[in-house]
Amino acid sequence: MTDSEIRYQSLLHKLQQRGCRLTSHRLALARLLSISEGHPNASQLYETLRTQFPTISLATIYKTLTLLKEEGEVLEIDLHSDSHYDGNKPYPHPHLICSRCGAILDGDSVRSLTALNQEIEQTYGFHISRYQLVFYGVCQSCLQAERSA
Amino acid sequence: MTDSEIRYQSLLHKLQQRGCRLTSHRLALARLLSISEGHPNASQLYETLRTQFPTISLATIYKTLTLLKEEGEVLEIDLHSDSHYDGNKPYPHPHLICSRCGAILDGDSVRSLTALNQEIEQTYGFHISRYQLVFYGVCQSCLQAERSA
DNA sequence: TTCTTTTTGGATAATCATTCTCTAAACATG
DNA sequence: CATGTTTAGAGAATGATTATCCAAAAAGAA
Repeated sequence: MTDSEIRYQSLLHKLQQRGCRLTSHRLALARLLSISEGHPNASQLYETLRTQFPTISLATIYKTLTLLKEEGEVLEIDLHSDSHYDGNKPYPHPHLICSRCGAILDGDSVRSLTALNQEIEQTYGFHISRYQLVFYGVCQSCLQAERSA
Repeated sequence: MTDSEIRYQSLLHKLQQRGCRLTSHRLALARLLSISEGHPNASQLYETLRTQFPTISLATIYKTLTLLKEEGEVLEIDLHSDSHYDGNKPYPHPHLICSRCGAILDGDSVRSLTALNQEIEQTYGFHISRYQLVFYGVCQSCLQAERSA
């Protein structure tokens, strides 16, 4: 079973557990989220699904995304009035946004994040429950393209 | 000269340098930003100023905030469709948001942040230009109030 | 199966923060 | 003082997101 297949089953399971109806629209959205490599926003998901399901509405996208968020199966990345969604890594992790190409890259696998969390908890007596870390700059491939140009 | 006085002069200087007119509305906003301990949003700034300047409009607040942002004198904290502004520490720094009392606390003075930035640059070959780090949880005073209750 | 009851999905309408536009006022210059 | 030019600011517009409400689907009774 592929990773995306595992994610898909996990999304379906949570929706089922919650007693939600598994309509074709919801199945298609869950599938799309689980295979998406990037971090689509609601409009992008809508436009993609609309080719196959012309009657689907944006509200359905938002409602299902909210359900999946509440179940902890989707992470919302809250950017300036344009939320993007991660259905593959639904836990908090840093994101790197390239100002050149617009890519949203995952920044998990940075070990020093643990130290930062600990220092904040100790220094400020603050109990962290979740976080959103966004770094803006230029990604590796854009830097390389620049150098070779 | 107090810290807030220094900040006020700095805001005025940048507006002047840019060739902006120093209207009473703008002066009042610059003053308010420089003395604000917390992190007000546009509406809060508007409501505060409206008592003294009944004719001021929200658009003026937004426009002047944009000017000051561009001059690097104000930092925008981009939360879920509700931006807050910091006129005292206009450089990127972590913020701690308390889910209980809603306070937005400054998380500057964490040393391990440098290590995190370096690790991201090295691990992903990503050139960071700015960042927004927001930690959600419970602040020290709310934790203490909870314990003593 | 068929009718009734109840819940849930989804299309449209509404909302709200933010931005755009356009008029009028302020400043500089002759 | 008059004239031209720039900019402030009020109200209209925008666009992402959310709320409402109708219809369709499931469940249960006969």
